[in-house]
Amino acid sequence: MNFLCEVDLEEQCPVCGDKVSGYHYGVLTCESCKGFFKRTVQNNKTYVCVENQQCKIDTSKRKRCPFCRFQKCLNVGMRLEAVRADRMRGGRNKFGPIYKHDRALKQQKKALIQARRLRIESNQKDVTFTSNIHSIAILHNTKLNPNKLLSKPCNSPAVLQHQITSPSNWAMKLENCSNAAELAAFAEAVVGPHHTSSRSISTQSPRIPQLEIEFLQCDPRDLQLQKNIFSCLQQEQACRHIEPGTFSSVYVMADQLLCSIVEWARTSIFFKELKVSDQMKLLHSCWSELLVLEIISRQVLYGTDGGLLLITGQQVDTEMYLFSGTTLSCVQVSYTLNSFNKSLKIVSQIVLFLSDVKELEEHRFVESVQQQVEGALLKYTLASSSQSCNRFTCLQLYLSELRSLSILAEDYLYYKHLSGEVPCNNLLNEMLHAKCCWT
DNA sequence: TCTCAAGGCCAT
DNA sequence: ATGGCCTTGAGA
Repeated sequence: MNFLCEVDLEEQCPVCGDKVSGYHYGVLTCESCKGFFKRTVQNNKTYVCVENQQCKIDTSKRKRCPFCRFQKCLNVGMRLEAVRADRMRGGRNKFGPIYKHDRALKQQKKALIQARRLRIESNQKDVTFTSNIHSIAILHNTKLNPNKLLSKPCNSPAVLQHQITSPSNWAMKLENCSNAAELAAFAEAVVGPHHTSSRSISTQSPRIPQLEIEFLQCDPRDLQLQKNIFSCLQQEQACRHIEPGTFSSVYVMADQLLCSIVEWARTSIFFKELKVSDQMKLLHSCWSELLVLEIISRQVLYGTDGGLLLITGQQVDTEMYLFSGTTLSCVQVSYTLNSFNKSLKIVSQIVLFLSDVKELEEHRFVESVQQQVEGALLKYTLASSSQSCNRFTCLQLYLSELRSLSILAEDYLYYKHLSGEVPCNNLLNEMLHAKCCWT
């Protein structure tokens, strides 16, 4: 295999498209945009656009309009506060965990592409190989067309079986999955059957209703998140040999869910305006609530009696060990939150900003956001229901319930973290480690 | 000790 | 003013 052929894998600067030289001020950028951003901020420069403030910025045109270039720097997420006022050199900044995880995700993507190359090279060998691993039974029972998962059509059960169960094929299939249904079927091969309460893999396991699949398909971010989860699970299974359906695989899902929550927060209105130190404080304070809320949201939208539907399309029975005793309460709370399903993103904003965090640098701003977000939710409930005041009060009561649930979940995860039963190098561990340092 | 994201320098 | 390369230094 040619490992030298890395050019197409190189990241492009999101500002001008030049070659990336590393993380600069919060984003992977090229050396010239790094320098440009630094000079602009350090020297407090102001620019004017002579066009309509929509100049195209690329390597050849980046010098033409510094105004639009700087706007683009800000738009892609470069941080003003990462330019040091005291001009101190060296050292590390406070973006640490976010950079680290972002890098890990990019590494996974690279690994996927390399695995795909490997797969292409050994293509002929693979299709003639036969084995008797159990997942074939699941795929034969599925209403979904398993051929959709594959790089090319194939009718032989033995060949199909190998293509589904061979780790060397996972990356390729994952790359080829273009909708939730394909991912859901792939999930069963990688993670195990969707009724994970049963340790043995059932040949009669019930399918996910088509309507739920359609719902899951609605949000492209869900699809990307599912891909990330399967990619991580694949890596964990290859490197650490974790078993499908174990706590470790659930932990990987929770970690990826947490990453998507952090990503949502980083780009969400108000929160993105905060200094990174304040963002970190708020996230450290409420990440577990947001995680539980995310799981509940999914339950509200797609769940069925007696179980939690995970983003992978798997259903976890309430007696399952997901978050120990918290799961049952999750289901109960989810039904109560049912009437708020469309306002759950506003609820997330409340959770994010109502955290009881002391010593925020921009506490006044956060207080004003708290009022605005609560106001928005009240307006929403007023517009959507005649008994909105009751619902609003009700929701606030359940937020405290959510807090209790998240504390239980966090304690359980922390216990697992301390006992070393969880995968390493992930954001969830960082959060739990921070808890360990702060308490 | 090593890493890597800061700031600095200087030819263009 | 730009951008490639160098130096620095906290944290892993």
